[in-house]
Amino acid sequence: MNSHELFHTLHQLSRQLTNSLNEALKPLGLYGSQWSVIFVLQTKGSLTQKELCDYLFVEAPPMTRTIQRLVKQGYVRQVQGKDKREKLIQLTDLALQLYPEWEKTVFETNQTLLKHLPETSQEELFHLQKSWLQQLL
Amino acid sequence: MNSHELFHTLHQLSRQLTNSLNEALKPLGLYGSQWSVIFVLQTKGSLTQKELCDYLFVEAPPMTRTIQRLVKQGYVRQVQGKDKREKLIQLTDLALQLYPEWEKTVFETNQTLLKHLPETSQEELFHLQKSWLQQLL
DNA sequence: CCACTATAGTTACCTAGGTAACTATTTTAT
DNA sequence: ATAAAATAGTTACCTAGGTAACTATAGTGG
Repeated sequence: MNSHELFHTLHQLSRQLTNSLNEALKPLGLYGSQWSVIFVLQTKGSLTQKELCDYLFVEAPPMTRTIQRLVKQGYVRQVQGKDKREKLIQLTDLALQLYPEWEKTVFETNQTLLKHLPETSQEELFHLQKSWLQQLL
Repeated sequence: MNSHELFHTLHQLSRQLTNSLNEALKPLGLYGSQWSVIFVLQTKGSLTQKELCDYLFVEAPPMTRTIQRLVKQGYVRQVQGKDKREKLIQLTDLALQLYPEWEKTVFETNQTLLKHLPETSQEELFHLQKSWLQQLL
């Protein structure tokens, strides 16, 4: 193996998975980046945009864009914090109501994508990726 | 582990690696997508745009864009094929002359990124990614 | 207190990659 | 032989994510 192949394969894999997720979310009117924000908000509760950026390792400008789309769709609210620079982002009742269906769709898509990868391989892959990523950050 | 984490980690990893590569290529005036095309052309020789797309699993429109930038920089030539719909893409002498430096930069960047990941882990990771990817395609 | 610096978020603009719609050729079927 | 279908590439436009430059607020040192 040479390093080119390793990087190339990882890149391909990431793209294929992203495309599959977006395809699955399309009928729900959501994009992958929106889902990632919704998922974090649902599991961690209200967060500021900065906290969302830090958690998802995304720069502020794309986060602004994603959140503005979510606001427009009525899935998220921006509330000014005590620190007036901050905006607290929280899911709306509409989003909480639709969440179970979204979660189900994403989960089933993930399961389909993982179908032919044995569970031990999934664990191994996750472990390797995570330790590599942590070394890079 | 849940599937969300696996997908999330892979996505992050892919982004970090892409960003590092782009940063390393910046002083050379190249982008990652351009490098991937140059690398394929150098190892496989002249290819049509379609063949490049198939090999890199990229759709035709982004390939057109990347190639047009490479043409503008003088690193690549488009030659009409016997089938007049096709365009054969080939590296110019300028590109062949600069290639060793580009290759060295990319290789060293890759090595730095892989520095703390043991070689057995690299092999394992590559194997897992490749078999998963092949199941998906 | 006030000037300076740091931080949160936005805007503008860049590359990467996707789909849809189009043009120009080539192949196929009648 | 020609009409219809398939294919290669381009154009326009979408999301994802990056940097640089900006605004507005919050802290800090003199």
